[in-house]
Amino acid sequence: MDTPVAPPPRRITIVDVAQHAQVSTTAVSKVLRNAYGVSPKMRDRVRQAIAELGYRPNAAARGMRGQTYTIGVMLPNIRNPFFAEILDGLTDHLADTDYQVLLGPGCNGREAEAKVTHAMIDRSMDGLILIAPISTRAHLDHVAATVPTVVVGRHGRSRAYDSVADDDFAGAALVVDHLADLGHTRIAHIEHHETDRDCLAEMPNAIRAAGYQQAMRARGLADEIDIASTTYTQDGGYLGAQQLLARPVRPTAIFAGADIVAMGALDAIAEAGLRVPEDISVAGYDNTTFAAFRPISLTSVDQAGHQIGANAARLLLDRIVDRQRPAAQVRLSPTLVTRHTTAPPPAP
Amino acid sequence: MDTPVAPPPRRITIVDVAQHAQVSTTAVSKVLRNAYGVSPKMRDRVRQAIAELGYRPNAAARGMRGQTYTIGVMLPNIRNPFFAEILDGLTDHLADTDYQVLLGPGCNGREAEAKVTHAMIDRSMDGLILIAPISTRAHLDHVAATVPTVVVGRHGRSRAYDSVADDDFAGAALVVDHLADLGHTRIAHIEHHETDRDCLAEMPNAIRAAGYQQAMRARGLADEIDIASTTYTQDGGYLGAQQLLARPVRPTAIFAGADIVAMGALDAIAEAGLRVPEDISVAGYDNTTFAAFRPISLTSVDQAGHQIGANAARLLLDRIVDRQRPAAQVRLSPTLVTRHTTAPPPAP
DNA sequence: ATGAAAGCGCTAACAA
DNA sequence: TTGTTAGCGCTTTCAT
Repeated sequence: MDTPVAPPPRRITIVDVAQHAQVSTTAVSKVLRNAYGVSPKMRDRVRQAIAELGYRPNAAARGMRGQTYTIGVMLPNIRNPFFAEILDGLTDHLADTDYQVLLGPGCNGREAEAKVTHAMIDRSMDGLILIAPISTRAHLDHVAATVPTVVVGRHGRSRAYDSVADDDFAGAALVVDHLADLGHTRIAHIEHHETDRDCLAEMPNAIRAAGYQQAMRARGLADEIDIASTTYTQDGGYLGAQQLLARPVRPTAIFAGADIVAMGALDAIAEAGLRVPEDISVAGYDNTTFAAFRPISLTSVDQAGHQIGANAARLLLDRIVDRQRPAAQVRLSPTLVTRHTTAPPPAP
Repeated sequence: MDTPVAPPPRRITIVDVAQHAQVSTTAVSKVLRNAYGVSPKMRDRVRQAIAELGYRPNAAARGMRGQTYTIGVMLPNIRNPFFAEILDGLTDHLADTDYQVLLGPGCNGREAEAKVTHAMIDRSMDGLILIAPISTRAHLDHVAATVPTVVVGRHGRSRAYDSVADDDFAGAALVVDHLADLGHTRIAHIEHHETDRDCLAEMPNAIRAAGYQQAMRARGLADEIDIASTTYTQDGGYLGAQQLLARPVRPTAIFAGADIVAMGALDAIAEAGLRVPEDISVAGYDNTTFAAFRPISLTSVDQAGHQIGANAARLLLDRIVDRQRPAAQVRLSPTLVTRHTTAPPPAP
């Protein structure tokens, strides 16, 4: 015989606080928002009443008229450790503010992205940070027209939203130059095949592939350009490497478009009985924890995810204050982290 | 000269829908909630008006009186890939419902957990799923008294909330038995040191350590029990393994309390110039993607994260419907996944 | 089965 | 500086 669960006690409201402090609800509201027009004496009284009663404002109710003090972050794939870096940068920057971050979980595909962005808008969030979205420009512009928005990890400028991204073009060149400097000429690339022409020019994967080709040309290696088109997944890396290893003349180095892709490639290479880096070099992109893990020790491009996140947070707070401010684009420079998966090519 | 950004158009409300469909707002509300008391004819008219106008309900406003159709998930550490499994199970189960999942990000420490849980309550979420919380029982009970709650990955029964967890005691025994069957006797364990006596008996890490000791005794290896107390992090694994390797007589097998700990241990072992599994065996817990990655190929305990998540979602939906239902505890059985980091001990 | 009307807790325009 | 009051968009009695 269970005792029935007690119903939750009625929540303390602004009215309770006002009564307790012997002031009007307006006064309490003003104190809550640090708004103009309360005497210090009154402010203290209200603060004390809030503390004594353990009052916390109801965000839903606030949202009906003003802000909800909530920022929504759309994360495409919770498994990619690089996104965790961005998130850290974000939350660190937002920690001292009144804003609460809530994440929209794993959305793969445009419908899922639309569902999450709509869900956030429907919940009256004050601002949105979209990480590596694959939605159409039209959808992004629509979202940004409705709520302050920052887009992370996607190139292309909009006047509706701010954006923060890594210079993927330069990042790809860092890898190619590193490998070429080591003496490699047959440098292949595994890319995420962009099916959608709408955002072809905006996606990091496409830009990395373009940067790879441009850098190869700049090094006089135009004839050696060799791309396996798969996806930015571990499987994609596995399959891509298999394709490349099956070439009549094998590449001596593989530039994987993302660390997770490099993981799959390493797998395929080991399976083929080849050694890294003695027989073949491998480089990734993102400098994830995975890459840094010593038994793997993957050469990779570091995107400074923490800074990306911090910048996105800053831009968003700015825009919440002034929605008319012209849109800004922040491009962060990547750096190469050389580890043990890249070395000079084997003697012929 | 930027054209000024157009102000977002006024949102469609239930009033617009009612006018468009020539019915009352009450009728629209009922249709939205599939409530009793609308004729099929009226329902269709309303549905059509909703579609034509592209109406989406304002969740904040709904929350003022009824539900917000939002479920909050508190995730302690976004980097642990095991949590992603749970999340998948959750979202899959919730995909067909009207509920939207929002994640409270990385909270380490009790204050952070309290902040996130409060934030979710303040936003009138309909239910909470707390994954591996480290809060006090008192706080958990308080939360659960306020809003339907399911606690995941923590033992101990409450009548206020439902819980789902893996049988960590049995899981630890799986590892010990596996290693003992291979011929190991000097089987050491790296645990997450539980500083807090309040939830000592409830935390998976403590239960795994207890299970390890019990299983060792059951195998007649009581004298060989050897525990390094660190934390469930990669660093913790690194340090723990260093401690164990420095013993006068080295263990021949290490049972790391979590895959991430095993990663750090592998690192330390490699650094010490030892081979896995020839010189020393290593097993983890969680069966993360990391463990499955072939170049690592870590023997680990699989917790069926997907099922954990699905069960949690089911229990929560149940409880939202009936808050008086007695609390349920679900214990899922773990399985051992044998890979290449465990083998018979070296000949003496 | 249908709709009018009263709030939910808060903010913001307005009066005092 | 202070308080009064009218909503925000929705749900929910309660008449009809």
